[in-house]
Amino acid sequence: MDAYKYIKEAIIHGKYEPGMRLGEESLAKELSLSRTPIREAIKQLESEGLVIPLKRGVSVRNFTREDIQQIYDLRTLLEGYAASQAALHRTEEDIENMKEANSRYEEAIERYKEADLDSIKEIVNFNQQFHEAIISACNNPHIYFHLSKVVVVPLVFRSFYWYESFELKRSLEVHKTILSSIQNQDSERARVAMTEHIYQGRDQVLAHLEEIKKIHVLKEDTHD
Amino acid sequence: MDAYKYIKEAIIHGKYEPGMRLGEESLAKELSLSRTPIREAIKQLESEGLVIPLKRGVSVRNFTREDIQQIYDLRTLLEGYAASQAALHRTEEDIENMKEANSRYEEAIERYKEADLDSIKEIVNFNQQFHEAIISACNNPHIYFHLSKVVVVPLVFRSFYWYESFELKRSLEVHKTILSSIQNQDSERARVAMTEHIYQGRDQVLAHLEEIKKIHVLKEDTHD
DNA sequence: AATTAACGCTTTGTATACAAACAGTCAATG
DNA sequence: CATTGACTGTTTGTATACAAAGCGTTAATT
Repeated sequence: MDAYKYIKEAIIHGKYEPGMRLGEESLAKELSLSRTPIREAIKQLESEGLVIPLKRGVSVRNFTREDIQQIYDLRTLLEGYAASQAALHRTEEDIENMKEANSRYEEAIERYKEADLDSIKEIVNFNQQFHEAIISACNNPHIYFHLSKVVVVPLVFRSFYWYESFELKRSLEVHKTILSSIQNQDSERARVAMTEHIYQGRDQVLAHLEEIKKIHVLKEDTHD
Repeated sequence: MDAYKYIKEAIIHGKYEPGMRLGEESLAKELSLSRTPIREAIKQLESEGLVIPLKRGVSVRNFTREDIQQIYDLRTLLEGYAASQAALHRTEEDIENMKEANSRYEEAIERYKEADLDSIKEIVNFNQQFHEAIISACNNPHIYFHLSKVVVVPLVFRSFYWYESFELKRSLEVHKTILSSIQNQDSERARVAMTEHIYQGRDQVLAHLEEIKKIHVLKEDTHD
C-alpha cells in the first residue's frame, strides 16, 4: 500500500495520536516496506504540516484550539471566495454536480442513525463532495490545492462522530441556500452563506474539543 | 548542500527551465549526493506544486498566464486578509519591524541602478521582509504557511529584473499607505491597499510575460 | 551524593546494489 | 509500407548496508 496515504489516514483516524513519535523502522515493519519509501512519505506529510520535525525524526502534530480557530478563519476566506466565484462562473454541469452531491447528502442524512459509524462516514463523504463541486466550479484550481490541505486538519478531531440529527439538517438547509445562490449567480450571498456554514462547523469542532478536554480532566482526576 | 533548497533555487533562478525533466541521477551527480536525498527533495517540491509528476520522474512546472492570474487572485485574498488582521492585532514591535524593513527597502531603491542584479536582489529581499512583517503581525501562522508557497511562483519568471525606477517608487508609496493604515488600525484600508498593491505586481508580471512571448515569437521566426 | 565522562544502544542520514518498469530501436511479418 | 513484437538501455522504485549523530545509563572521581 501507498505509505503516504496509509500514514495520513492513520493520523486522521487517530491510530497515531497527536504528539506521538513516528519511527521509520516501526512504520516500515508495519507496512512491510523498507525505510526509503517511508521517508519519502514522511517528507510529504511534513511539508503539509501534518507531522512536525523533532530533533530526531518527526511526531504527529498536535493542533491546539488556536490552530483550529486560525485554520477555520483561513477556510472561510478561501471557501467563501470559492463560493462567490462559483456563482459567477458556474456552468450547467457544475450545478448538476452540486445538486447530485447534495441529494446524496440529503438521502444519507435521512438514513442516519446516531452513533453508526458507517452512516456517518457516508455523510461526511457526500458533504465533502458537495464542497468539492463548488470549489471546482470556481475556476481556480490553485484554491483547491490549498484548501485540500486546510480541510484535512479538523478531521483529525473526528468531531463529526458527535453530530446530532438537527445539526445535520441545519447543515443541509444551508447547503441548499448556497446552491440556489450559486445557481442565481448571487455571488455575495453565496459567499456569506458559505462563510457562515463553515463557522458553524468550527463551532462544532470547538465544542467537541471542550468535551474532550473535560474527559481528559476527569481521567487526570482518577489517577490521583 | 541541502538538495531541496538547491533545486528550488535553481528552478527560481531559471537554471532548470519550465518543462525540463529532472533526472535523479544527474541531480545526484550535480550535488555530489546519492539519489536518496534527491528523491526526498523532489517529493517535497512535488507536494508544493513546483514540479509535476510525469509518467516517469518529474519535470519543472510550466506556469501559464492563467495560473499567474489565479495565483495572484489567491494572493490578494490571503495577503489582503493578513493586512486587515495585522491592522487589528499589531503590536508596537510589529510596527517597528515593518518600519525597519520598509526603510531598508527605501534606501535600496535610492541606491538602485537599472539592470544591476545585486541591487535588484537587495530590493526584492527587503520588499519580501516588509510583506513578511505584515504577515507575522496578523496572528495567523497558517496564513504564512500557505502564502509562502504562493509567493514563490511568480519569482520563477524573474520579472523584477525589468522593474523601472518609477514602478519601484510607486510601490514604496503604497507600502507607506499600508503601513500607516495598519498603524492606525484602519483594517479595511489596509486590506484594500494591500490588495491593490498585489494587483499592481500581477500586472507587471503579466506584462513581462507578454514581453517574453514576443521574444519567443521572434526567435521562432529566425529559425525559418 | 553529585557531577561528568565514556560507553553502548537506538535511530536517522546517506550510499549503493538490485529489481522492475518504461522508451526507443530495429527487425520481421502481414 | 505499416504495424507489431522483442530486445536493449536507461531510469525509477525498493531494499539493504553502512556511517554518523543523539540519548541514556553507568561508572568513576571529587
